[in-house]
Amino acid sequence: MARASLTGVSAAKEPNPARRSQRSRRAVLEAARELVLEVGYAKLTIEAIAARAGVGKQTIYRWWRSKGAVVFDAFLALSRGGEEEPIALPDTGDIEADLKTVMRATVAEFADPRFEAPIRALTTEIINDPDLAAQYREKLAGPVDEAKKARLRSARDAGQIAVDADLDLALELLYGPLHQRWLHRSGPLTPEYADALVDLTLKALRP
Amino acid sequence: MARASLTGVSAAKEPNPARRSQRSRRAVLEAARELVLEVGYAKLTIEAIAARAGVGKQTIYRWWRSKGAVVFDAFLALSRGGEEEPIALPDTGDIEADLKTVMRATVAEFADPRFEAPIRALTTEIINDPDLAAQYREKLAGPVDEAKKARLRSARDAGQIAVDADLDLALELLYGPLHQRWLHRSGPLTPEYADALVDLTLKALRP
Amino acid sequence: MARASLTGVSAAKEPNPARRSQRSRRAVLEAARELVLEVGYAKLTIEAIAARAGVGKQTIYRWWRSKGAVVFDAFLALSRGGEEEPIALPDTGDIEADLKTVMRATVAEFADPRFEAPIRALTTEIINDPDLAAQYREKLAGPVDEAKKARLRSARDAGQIAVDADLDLALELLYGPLHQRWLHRSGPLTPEYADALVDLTLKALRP
Amino acid sequence: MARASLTGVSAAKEPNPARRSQRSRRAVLEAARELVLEVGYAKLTIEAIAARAGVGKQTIYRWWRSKGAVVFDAFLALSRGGEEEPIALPDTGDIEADLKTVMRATVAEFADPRFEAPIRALTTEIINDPDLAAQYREKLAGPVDEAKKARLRSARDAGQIAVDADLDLALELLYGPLHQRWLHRSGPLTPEYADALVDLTLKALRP
DNA sequence: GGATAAACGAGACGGTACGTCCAGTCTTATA
DNA sequence: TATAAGACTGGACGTACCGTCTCGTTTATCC
Repeated sequence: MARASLTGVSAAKEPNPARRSQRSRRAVLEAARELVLEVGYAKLTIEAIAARAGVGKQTIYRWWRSKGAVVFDAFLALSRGGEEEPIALPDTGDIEADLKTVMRATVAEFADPRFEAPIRALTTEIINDPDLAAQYREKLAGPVDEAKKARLRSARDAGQIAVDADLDLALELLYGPLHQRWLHRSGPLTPEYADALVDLTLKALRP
Repeated sequence: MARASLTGVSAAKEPNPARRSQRSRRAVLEAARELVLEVGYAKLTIEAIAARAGVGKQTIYRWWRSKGAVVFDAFLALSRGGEEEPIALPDTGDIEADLKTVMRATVAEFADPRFEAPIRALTTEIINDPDLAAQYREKLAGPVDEAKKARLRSARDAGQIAVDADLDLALELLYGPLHQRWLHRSGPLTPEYADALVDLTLKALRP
Repeated sequence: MARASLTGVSAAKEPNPARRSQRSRRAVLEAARELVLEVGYAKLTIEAIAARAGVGKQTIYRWWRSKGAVVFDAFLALSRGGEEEPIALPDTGDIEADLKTVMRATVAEFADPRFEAPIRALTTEIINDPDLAAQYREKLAGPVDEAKKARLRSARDAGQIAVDADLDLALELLYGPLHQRWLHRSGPLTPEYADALVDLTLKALRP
Repeated sequence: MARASLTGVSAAKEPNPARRSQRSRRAVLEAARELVLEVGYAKLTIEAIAARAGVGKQTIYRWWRSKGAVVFDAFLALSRGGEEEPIALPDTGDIEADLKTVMRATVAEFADPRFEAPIRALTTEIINDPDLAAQYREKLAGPVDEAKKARLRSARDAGQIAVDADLDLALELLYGPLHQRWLHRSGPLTPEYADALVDLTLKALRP
C-alpha cells in the first residue's frame, strides 16, 4: 500500500513486514480456518479469531483489511501448501476423458461437506468485495484456470475443439453451471452430472 | 407453522396473521428496498429498516426470521407487482432469435447498476441460508425457469434441439456462465456475450 | 377522577364503574399479590399480571393509574378483608403492656418473610409517588394510626402520659425507629426491641 | 472479586481496575448525578447516563452492577468530597444544644428540594437491594453514625444521659421519626420539629 | 551487549446493532 | 359497551463485536 510514500499524507504509519511475527500469522490463519468450519462464515468474528489464536486484535487489524481478507488468506495458504510448481491437468491426449476426470473431482469437492463452509465463506466475501474478488481471480482461480486453458489449448491444437473457440467462455461453460447448481442447491452433484457437463461443453466447442 | 401442535416443543407463541397490519408490512418492505440501494446489503440493519418504516423492531422480528428474509420478501413483492398471470417467453418459432432476445435482456439487467445491489444482496443471503435458497427457487426462479423450459420444449418439439436434451441442464448452460461471470466480475457483460452463450448452448443441444 | 365533568377538556372517555367486571378486578388483584411474592416488586409487570389474571392489558390500564396503584389496591383489599368495623387496640388500662403487645406483633410482622416482599413493594412505590403516599396515609395508615392515637389519648386521660404530648409525634417515636431499622436492615427485629421502643417512648412521653 | 479462584464457577472475566479510565468514571458519576436531578430516579436510564457522559454503555456495565450502584457511587463520591478526615459533631458540652444544631441541619437538608431526588433515589435502591443497603451502612451511614454516637458517648460520660443507654437505639429514636415523616410526607419538616425530636429523645435517655 | 524501537498480548474504550422485554395505545371479535 | 386477546410504536435493556487506543512485554536489529 505504501500510502506514505505515494501521497505524503500518511497518518497511519505502515508496519514493517520484515518484523512480522510468523508465529502470530500462522496462528491467526489456522484459527480462522478452524472457526469457519465450526461456526460458519457469517458468525465468525475477529475477536474470536484473535482469542483462539492467542493474538491481540490489533495484530489482525495491522496485517489484514477485514475479516474476509483473513479468511481468504487462510484458504489461500491452505490451497497451495506453499508449493510453487505450476499446476497442470492430466493430458492423455483424450480431452473428453481428461476433462471428465477433472470435473468429477471438482464436483466431488463441491459435494464434500468439509469444503462446504469454506467455499461458501469465500463466495460470500467475493460477492460483495470487488477487491477480494480480484485477488481471488489472481491468486486462486487464475493459476487453475490457466492450467485448464492450457489443456484446452492442447486439445485445440489436436483438432478436438474448434480453432476459434473462446477458451474463457469454454471454462465458464464447464464451471458456471456447476457453480450455480451448487450455490442454489438446485440439483444433485454427481459424477454423471460432471460427465454430462463435459459432453455438452465439448459438443458446443466441436470444430 | 403451528409448531406447538406439531412438535409440542413450542414456547414462542405464533402471531396471528389475520391481524397483521398491512400498512406496516408494506412500509417495512419499501424501507428495505430503499436501504439496500442506499447502503448495500452488508450495511443494512434491522434497526434502520424499522426506523425508516416507522415501525417497531418487534414488528419486524414478529413476521420475519432474519434480515435476509425481509430483503428477500422485499424483492419478491417487487418482482411480481402482484400480477398473477403466468410468465411467458417470446415464441417466434426461431429459438435462436428468441433466446438471444431474452439473454440480451438478462445480461443488460445484470449489468445495470440499479440491479447490482439487490441481486448481490439476494445472492449473499441465498448462499448461506438453505431455507431462503429453497424459497428463492420456488417463488422467484421457479416460475421463470418454467417459462424458459416451456420455450425450450417448444423448440424441441420443432426439432430445433435434441429430443433427449435435459432442459434443466440446458438452463444451467445458458445462465450458469453468465451468473458466474457477473458474480466474480471476471469479464464484460455485453450483448455479444449473450449471443455467444446462446450460440454455444444451442450447438450443445443440437439434435 | 371525572376529568370530563370537571374540566370539559376530556379526551379520554371515562369508563363506567357500574359496568366494571368484579371477576376481572378480583383476578387482577390476586394475580398482583401472587406475583409480588414470586418475583418481587421491581420485576413485576403489568403484562404478567394481565396474563396471570386472564385479563386484557387494557382492562388494567382502564381501572388503575400504574403498576403501583394495582399493587397498592391488592394489599389494601387484603389488609382489610372487606370488613368495615373500626380498628381498635387493646385497652387493659395498662398502656405499657398494651403497647408492648401491639409493638411485638408489629415487629413480628415486619420480621416475617411473607410480609417482606409486599411491604417493600408498597414502600418503594410510596417513596416516589406522592399520590400513592397520600392514599396510603388515608386508606391504610390513617385508620390504624387513629386507633393507636385513641389508645394513647386514653392513656393521657388516665395521666399515664403528659397532657401536652403530641400524639402524632408519639407514634413516629414508636414506629419510626422500627421502620428505619427494617428498611435499612440495620439491626435485629426482636420482641426485646419492641419492648425497648415502648419503654423509651413512654419515658419520653411521661408527664 | 476474584470469583474464579474462590468458586471456580466464574465465566465472566474480571476487568482490570488498574487500567480503568478515571476520566470515564468521573463523567459517568457526574452524568448520573445530573440526571437524577433532572428526571428522577425512576426515569433514569443507563442509556441516558452513557450518552450524557459520552461513554459506551459497556463501560458502565463493566464497572457497576446496576443503575442503583451507579447512583449510589455518584452520591458517595459527592458526599465525601474525597476528604478523609473523620467526621465530628460539635461538642460544646451542652448535648441538647449540640443535638438541636445537628438535627435542625438534618431536617433542613431533608426539606431542601435539591436533596429530595437523590435521597429518594438512594432510598428506593436500598429498600430492594440488600447489597447496596450494606454498602450504604458501611460507607455512608456508618461513619456519620459513629460520629453521632461519639457525641452521645461524651454526653453519657458527662452524666447527661443514662449510663446504660443503647446508643444505636438512641440514634434510631432521633432519626427514625424524621426519616419516616419525610418518606411518607406525613408532616412538616421544621426546626421546631427538630427541637421536639431532640427534647423527646433526651427525655427518653435521661439517667 | 545494551539501547531502542517496533511488533506484540492484552484488554479498556466509544460506539452501533443486536434480539428481547415491556409500556401504553389501538384494533378486532366476543359476550 | 366492557371485555380478552393481542398487534402495534416506541424505547430501554444487557450483550456482542467493531475498530481504535493505551498499556506493559517481548523481540530484533543497530550502536
